[in-house]
Amino acid sequence: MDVDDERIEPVQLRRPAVMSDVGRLAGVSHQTVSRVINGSPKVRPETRQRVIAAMRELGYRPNSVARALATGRTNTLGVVGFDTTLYGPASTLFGIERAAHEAGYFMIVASLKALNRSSVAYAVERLRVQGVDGILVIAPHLEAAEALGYAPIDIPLVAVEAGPVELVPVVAVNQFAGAASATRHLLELGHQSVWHISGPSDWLESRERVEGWRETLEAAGIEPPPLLAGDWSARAGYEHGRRLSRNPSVTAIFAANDQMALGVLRAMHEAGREIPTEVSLVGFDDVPEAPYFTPPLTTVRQDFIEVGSRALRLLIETIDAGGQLASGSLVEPELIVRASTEVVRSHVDSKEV
Amino acid sequence: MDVDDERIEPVQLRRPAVMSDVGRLAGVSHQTVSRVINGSPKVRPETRQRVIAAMRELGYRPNSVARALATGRTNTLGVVGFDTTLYGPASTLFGIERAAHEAGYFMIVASLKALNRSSVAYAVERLRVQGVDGILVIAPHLEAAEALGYAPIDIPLVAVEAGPVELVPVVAVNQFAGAASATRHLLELGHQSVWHISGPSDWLESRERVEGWRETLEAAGIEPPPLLAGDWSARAGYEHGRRLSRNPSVTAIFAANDQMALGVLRAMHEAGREIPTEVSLVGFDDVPEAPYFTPPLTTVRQDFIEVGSRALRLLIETIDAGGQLASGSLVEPELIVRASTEVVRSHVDSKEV
DNA sequence: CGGGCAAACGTTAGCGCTAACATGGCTTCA
DNA sequence: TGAAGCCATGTTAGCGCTAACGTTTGCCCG
Repeated sequence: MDVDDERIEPVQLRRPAVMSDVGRLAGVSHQTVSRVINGSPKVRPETRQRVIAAMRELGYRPNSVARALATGRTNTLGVVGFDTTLYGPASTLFGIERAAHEAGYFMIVASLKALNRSSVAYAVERLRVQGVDGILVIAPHLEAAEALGYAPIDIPLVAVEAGPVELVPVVAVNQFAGAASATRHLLELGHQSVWHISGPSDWLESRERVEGWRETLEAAGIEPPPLLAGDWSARAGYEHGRRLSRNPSVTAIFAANDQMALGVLRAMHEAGREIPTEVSLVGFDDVPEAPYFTPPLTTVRQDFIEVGSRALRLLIETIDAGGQLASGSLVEPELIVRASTEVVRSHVDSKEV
Repeated sequence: MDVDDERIEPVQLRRPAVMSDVGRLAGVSHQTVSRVINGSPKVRPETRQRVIAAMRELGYRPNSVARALATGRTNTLGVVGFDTTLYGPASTLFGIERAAHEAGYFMIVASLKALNRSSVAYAVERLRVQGVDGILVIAPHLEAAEALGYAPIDIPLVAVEAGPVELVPVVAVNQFAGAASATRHLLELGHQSVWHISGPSDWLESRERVEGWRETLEAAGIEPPPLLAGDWSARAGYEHGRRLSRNPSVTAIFAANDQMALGVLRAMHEAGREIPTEVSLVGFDDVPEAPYFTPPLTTVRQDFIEVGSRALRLLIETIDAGGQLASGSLVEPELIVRASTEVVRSHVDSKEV
């Protein structure tokens, strides 16, 4: 039992190799190994080579948990999201992950069961305890956004798609502008008025789209028709669409998302009212299928990927700066004109057909 | 400088409270605090109460990084996924997160940039280094699935939606059965043959759907028509649909997903061929919008949430058992009959219209 | 030629927790 | 009444890493 401690010959140790194993094999201290890993310039090139060779030989992998304990940083970000099955949130999440990876961070996802204050607070707390370096909250809901006002201030936090919230920087799409451009587009085609099927009233996106629609009509001196409240689902679009199809004065509809627009499309088709010749329709989101609706849907494109990556960059800046400072930003949407909108025909014309 | 170390009066310390702070305030050792946190029965109720009160007073949060270093477990799972923007993967991810949360785990997502062997290997390695306790790979792609054969065997790993792979347990939807039931449904409606628009040939799901379709036709003594290769996109469905619309012998089409079915729908509508009276159409997936297509789409529902949660449970069993042992399972899909399929009319009948 | 000063490394002391063992006080029962 | 034994706790030693400081070279220059 003389050199029991020095049996370094079996290259493959039982347990995974740690830093000191590498150091021993390379004939240096574990600290030098650490320096090599962290790219310190204070290592002679030949030493560096020896260490790298030893790491390779032992199949060494740095233990990031130990590193996190020593440095106090986990290189991990938390994302709080609601229904990540929907196209919008899913794309945003995707954009975040891409950007996080590029920035050297990992992304932990925490889905919400419900959109209320305590649920958001719980998710944020959960992520905090897990040790994330920062948190991104995708909070399109009114109450969820409010919860951020009470969020802990000792961890960097950026909100995505939340309305203007105090104390927390927000990255979002300019919903108002999107809705306004959709409405303006319909008015420019000669429609006397534009009906709007909205999302749920407690969603911020929904509210701002309503405002964009309403103010655009009012600016044109048009009294907005009654608001039709939906819930983002194709079903809601279908139900409202059926009712609208019986109203011959309706010639232009702006649905607050593409799913509801799809429902309208079907209702109109069933009622024998042709789109776009009799009724023009605009959606919102520009889901990948929108060009293949019957007819292809005019809609407002939101660049979710951009929103996600911009929010992530903002969060990382906040982390690097060691606290809150950055202010949010707005991503501009883009009207995509397809075949579901058309210059309005006079009442007489459409009767002739 | 007598009691410099004992100034425990300021309840809010500068730095976050740690276990020994709690212990000091409660008059116990840090280890007893640890016992309380971990629910050890060997703590007197009154002591437990004191400790809990102290934790609350100090706003103590356990440091999970330190715990992970000491225990060797992070309570974190890694998920490797490809295009998580699509409905299927997004739903699977959602199901995984839900189940992970319930089981007390966090979910780290690593998206793939490309579907090839090295990309999968890289993502798995990345997650391993980050210290996850297990990995879930959503690998619907042939090469990606093959990469799992070379995956590290020293970390629990379960594949989702991968074809039969050796060495790795797989949870997937029974694609073959789904395609077979779709095809059988069309045959039972009296169609002489069924055309199939498939997904990309290097996707496992796509291959199995093709097999289900082909074998069902052959079992019925029908020579399968030429396979139409698509790429999951509505565009591909549209292109093939246009071609099929010019072929009057086509009365039944099975599209490998709902997006492509949507494209077919549009192509047929443009060509003036009515669905379902002239052509019956079946999709695959049952996306939420499928009931609101024009007409509502008959399709094969996949329970992605179930796939995700089942895969997760399997992974956790594997972790708890300390290694590979479990075998995978198949989730059965369900044919949802809607208005896009109809009993075939004789050639004469359809000419009469 | 010796003192000073970097460069290149080694040593030590934590990060905050858990696991394993040690200890003291109290019960239990021959 | 004392030895055995158990309950509730304390003590100690890591987990694998980094930060901070200490030490050894070698070289330059007055």
